[in-house]
Amino acid sequence: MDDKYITKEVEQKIREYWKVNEINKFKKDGKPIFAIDTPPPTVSGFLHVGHVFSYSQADFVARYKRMKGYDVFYPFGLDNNGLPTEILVEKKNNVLSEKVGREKFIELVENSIKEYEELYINIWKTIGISVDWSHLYTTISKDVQHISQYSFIELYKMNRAYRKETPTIWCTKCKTALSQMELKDKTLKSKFVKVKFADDVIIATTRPELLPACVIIFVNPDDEKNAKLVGRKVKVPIFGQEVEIKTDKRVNPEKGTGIVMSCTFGDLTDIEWYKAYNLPLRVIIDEKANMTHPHFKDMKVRDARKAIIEELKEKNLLLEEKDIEHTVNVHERCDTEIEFLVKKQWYIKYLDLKEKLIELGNQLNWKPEYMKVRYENWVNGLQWDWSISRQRYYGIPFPVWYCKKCNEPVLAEKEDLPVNPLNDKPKKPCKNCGSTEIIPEEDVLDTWATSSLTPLINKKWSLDTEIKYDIYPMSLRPQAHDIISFWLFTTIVKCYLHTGKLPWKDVMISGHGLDATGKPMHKSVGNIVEPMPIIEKYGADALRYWASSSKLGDEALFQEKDLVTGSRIVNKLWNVAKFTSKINSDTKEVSNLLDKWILSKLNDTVKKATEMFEQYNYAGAKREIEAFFWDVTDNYMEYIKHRVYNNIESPGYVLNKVFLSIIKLFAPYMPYVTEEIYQNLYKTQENKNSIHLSDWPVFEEKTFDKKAFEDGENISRLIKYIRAWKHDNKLALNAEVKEVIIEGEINKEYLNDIKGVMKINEITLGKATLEVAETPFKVTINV
RNA sequence: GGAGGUAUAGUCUAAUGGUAGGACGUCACCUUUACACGGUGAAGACCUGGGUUCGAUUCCCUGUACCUCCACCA
Repeated sequence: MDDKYITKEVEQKIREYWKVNEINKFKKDGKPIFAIDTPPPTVSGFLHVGHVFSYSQADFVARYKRMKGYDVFYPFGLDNNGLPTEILVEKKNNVLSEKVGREKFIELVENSIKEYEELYINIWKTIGISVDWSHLYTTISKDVQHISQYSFIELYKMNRAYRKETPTIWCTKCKTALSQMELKDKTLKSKFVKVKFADDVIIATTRPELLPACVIIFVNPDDEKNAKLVGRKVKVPIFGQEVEIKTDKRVNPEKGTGIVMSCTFGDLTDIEWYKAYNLPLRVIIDEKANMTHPHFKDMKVRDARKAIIEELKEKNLLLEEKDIEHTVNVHERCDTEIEFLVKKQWYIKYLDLKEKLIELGNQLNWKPEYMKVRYENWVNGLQWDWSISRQRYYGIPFPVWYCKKCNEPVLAEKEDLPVNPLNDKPKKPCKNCGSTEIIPEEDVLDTWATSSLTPLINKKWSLDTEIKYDIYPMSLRPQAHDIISFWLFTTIVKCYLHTGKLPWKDVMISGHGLDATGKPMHKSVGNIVEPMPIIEKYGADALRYWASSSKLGDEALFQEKDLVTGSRIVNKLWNVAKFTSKINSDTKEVSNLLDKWILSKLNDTVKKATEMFEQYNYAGAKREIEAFFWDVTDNYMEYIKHRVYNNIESPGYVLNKVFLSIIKLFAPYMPYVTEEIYQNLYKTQENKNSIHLSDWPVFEEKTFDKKAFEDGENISRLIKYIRAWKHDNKLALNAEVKEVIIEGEINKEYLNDIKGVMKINEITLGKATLEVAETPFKVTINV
């Protein structure tokens, strides 16, 4: 064995070995299948160690299950069907998607992000994620387009997908409809003005430019001071339309004057009111944030606001003008304030399924369990059906045209998928009126409408190549907690609608890897830690070690010192391997009590670690394994040295057995160093190609000796006590001691070991003075 | 505003109804034939207030701080 373990060289070599020997291949060999629904990372141009954090955690489980004898189906996806990728490609090629056209742009994406995909895949491979790369998908690929469109057609046929003209959250910069999920808060400076509608009807608003769209006025039903207004009609200043004053509990009587005007549409509440009271629609803003009302000819929304404030002032209708900072919803990508427009949109109907969805959530095995509440809160809070139309150029198109004559949707035939309605034509005329004149749907599907299908994408559902093996429902969905309400939820919805089943048995919810100060890593914040330089310096095993130290669901701060700990263990493992390899291990008989002690302790560790791993508690398992490992190196190995050097009762067999188990237990976390040691020391005897295909250690009744386990702990404490005594008395650890007197019941078989380990000339049993804590012993030491 | 989570040494963390284990850092000692990316030892911590209890860091309540998700933001 080499004297030094050079991380970089070994890891590269091992990686190549795994590839050639197809260690991670889904074998379809009849063993029970463990299928993992890996999250497809968004291709946005960069990855950070936070990504490594959560993917490593899933890989610990994958590797554990493989060693437990499962045929692990571990596919991978890349999400390139979304705004981040679109922006990346636009920047890189200096084009705009809408100028290029959909089909061409998709092609451009597929071509120009190859290098990023390779970069990504290279990082995952370097980290040692044990994915079977022959099952790679990308979400904009033809196959996935096929699956996604197929899903839409199915949903349409079961009356789950419907099209309706409704108010939509709209980004006037990106010129697309958004879902609530794509919004974030932003604090902006604005004017809060009080406008006089009548002497006793004063309305405070931040959006006076919406006065022409005012359709109704509300006060709170419990608001006594404004109760007298209810039922009255007032004229809107300047614009003159008459509106009624009604009550609604959504009004906060404490805010402003307690009187609210509802305009179609200023905010989400306006939309709720519009729906609840069937209000008239007055659209005065267009898709590009231009005012369409003649009063504000050619003005942008912001300019109109200034103009109307001036006009109200002139006409003495403005009672108060206050500068405020308030939070508004903006599009998370471009920071533009959103508006509400009325558009025809496709929806998926699911409000009627709430109860069923809760029930499905209960059937799912949540790790950690408390994450389930977030799902339940989300489902209980659902108010609208799922809007799946996006007015973007880039994305998976709806497989739909509309009949020019009767407006009836004309769906694509399944055998023609995927289709692009902008270029393709339906094979059949309109079912309703027989016309062949059609208008293509221009919208694309929301990316969640596609990524919610990953379990079915993995199965290649609806394709000729559909996997016939039993991988659905899948065994495990690993994902982070921030997207429980999107990805996890939408996947349950869609997979339930398509298959009538939950998509997986277990979910494992990870936290985030944060920067050293506890902030999420963002390119814009500039706190990204890239994985490759870290791996270069400390090795992939050390980085994975960091990911293993925080328990499932918890966030972890990234601090470089944590990698020092990991690389120390790697180094230690290597050195133990060197020591172990030199010791004669011919004798298979175990007679020494300290040998029995360490074997029993190993059994105990195996039992605990396995139980924890079964519960996805990789962090707890690692702690057990690590504690045992350090006990072996700091103590057991010191205890046996005198036997090794003097060639008595060789502990080689036991040490090898213990060490082989240790590297197996560590293998899911640190796959490289454990593999390298395995190849050097144990491959031949075990006759397995890789440690990752070897068997996970099991608890052995026959080598577990409870008495030796407990006695050994006491002897170990006794030795450590003498060690500390030597230190306190300024003696070297290998200094000779004339005599040690031990008081307390002790098996004489231990005496030779104690003498040998501590270089004691004579041990006598009898009255002693120094109490050894947590043991039945007292000792007296004479130098 | 609602829901959930977290609060332990300088830092990161673990366990526990009887005052707490580990890692990094710090200090002291040791050049002991696997390892100075080493060994041995030392110093150093349970957010506030209340309750249950013989006894709470641990259980319950309250407050505070931080994090996450959701809602609101006229």
